[in-house]
Amino acid sequence: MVDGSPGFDQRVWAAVALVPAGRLATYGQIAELIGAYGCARQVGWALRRLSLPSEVPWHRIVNARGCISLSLSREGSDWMQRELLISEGIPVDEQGRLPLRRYLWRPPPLAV
DNA sequence: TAGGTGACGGACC
DNA sequence: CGGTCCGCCACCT
Repeated sequence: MVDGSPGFDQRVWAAVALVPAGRLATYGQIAELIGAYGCARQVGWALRRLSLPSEVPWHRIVNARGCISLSLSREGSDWMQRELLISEGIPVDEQGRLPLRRYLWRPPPLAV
């Protein structure tokens, strides 16, 4: 269903684009926002498929644990994400952890 | 075709 | 706090 629906990636990117600067959203939030509750991993892949640089504010998406997902497979995009968030005023420590609850974005009740 | 992997999440310890 | 386990589902050997 997820993969079969036309432009799943496009929906993810559209939802991510709703997140204002200086705010954070989780993969799960984005998934739920596009009607794909429980498919947080697919959201991750959608962002991974994203070619950088991108107009999509992908860096504002973190996991529910409140930290940047550090992975070697990201080829440094994780550290890039850290820099981008700091530049938007969100403090991120060496372990990629950040005050999620403080900057968490409240998604609109009605969306897509 | 089968099995391992992962930019996740939640329950547990 | 942190670490582990399990469910999840598309992707890649």
